[in-house]
Amino acid sequence: MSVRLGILSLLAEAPSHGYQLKADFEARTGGVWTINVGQVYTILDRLQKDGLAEPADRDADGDRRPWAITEQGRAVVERWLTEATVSPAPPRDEMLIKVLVAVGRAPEVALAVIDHQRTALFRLLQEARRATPGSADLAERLMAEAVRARHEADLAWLDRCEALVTSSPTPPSDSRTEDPR
Amino acid sequence: MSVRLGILSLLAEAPSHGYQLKADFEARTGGVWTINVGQVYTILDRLQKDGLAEPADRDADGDRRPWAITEQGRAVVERWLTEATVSPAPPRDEMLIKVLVAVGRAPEVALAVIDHQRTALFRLLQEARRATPGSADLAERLMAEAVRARHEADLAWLDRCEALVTSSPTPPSDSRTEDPR
DNA sequence: CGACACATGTAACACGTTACATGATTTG
DNA sequence: CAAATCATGTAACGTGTTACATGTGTCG
Repeated sequence: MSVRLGILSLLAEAPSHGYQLKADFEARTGGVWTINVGQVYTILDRLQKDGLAEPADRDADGDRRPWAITEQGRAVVERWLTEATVSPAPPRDEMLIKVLVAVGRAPEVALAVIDHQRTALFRLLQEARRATPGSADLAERLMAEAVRARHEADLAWLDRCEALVTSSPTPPSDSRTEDPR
Repeated sequence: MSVRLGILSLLAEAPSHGYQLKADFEARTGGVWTINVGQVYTILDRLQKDGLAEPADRDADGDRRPWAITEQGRAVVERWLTEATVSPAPPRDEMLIKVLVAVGRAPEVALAVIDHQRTALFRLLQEARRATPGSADLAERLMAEAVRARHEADLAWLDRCEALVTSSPTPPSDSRTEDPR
């Protein structure tokens, strides 16, 4: 859904065509979130089907196929940008799932998983800090900072997990914790 | 993918059946990430197809259909828990996409979007802090803290966005508005 | 010429969501 | 008895991924 709305939002700025929209989308996200070109064409078809975009006049173009946003589409973008993205349940996250599932096991397992995760995350964070020498364009910098901020938050959370798992009243072998075999 | 592995990981602890696995998965994630039961049955079928799970002996059960993990499945879980989840590109996030796309527009637009987002996030954070009175089980607490940590990180990032957008050399009407060709 | 960027599309597949259908058991 | 919970499944749909097919233009 987010890619679709991102594309539509770009169309709200100016008419464009598939290949260009892909490039623009990736530029806006600092080159971090690439998309398959094919998907853009699919999205454009669906946007048309939903009355949010339509083929635009192809002035003096080559083999490009320009698209424009419709009034309805403009309204959708307007709403999207105005209303904040806040779900009660945050998007599912693989790392959280992994750690939380592991925490349900024996403490040693949980602690090992937490430690692996933390080590890897820490390495990532170091790389992230080393990169972005203040250079680059706005999008790249913002994306880099977002990633950094999340990594730091996740690291702090992992520490917290470790603390709680270690100090918890050790629910040792209840119900289905002990694995047979 | 994460749900599938979460389910498989639960199966690695003990044989179980669809309905139970759904409940366990949700319990592990503090009740925050619910899944449709139907999906669990689909996942189980696919796991069997891939040789990671298999129907288990139905000892003295009613109409329940127990599943067990296979050796191969156990290896997969082992790998999943051991290798950290660290992708160079973090999962696509709607809020980030929205803000980054908006930042490509005129500063007023970007600032408005940032502000809406921040207000909403702040409210969420307050609720999150008010909840979890230290009570509840481990999973619930950890999940609540993860959510809180992410919200705080996102809020800090939004401030950073605002600062950079405000202080940036105002690329006022360029970007992709012109570029004919 | 050959490689690469530009440009558009299709097909197959995986994952997730919502909704629906069906039935047994438990409990107020 | 009626309602809720337990339990299993299917169908339709939306979104995203990978891979493939095809063709033009440019540049070394």
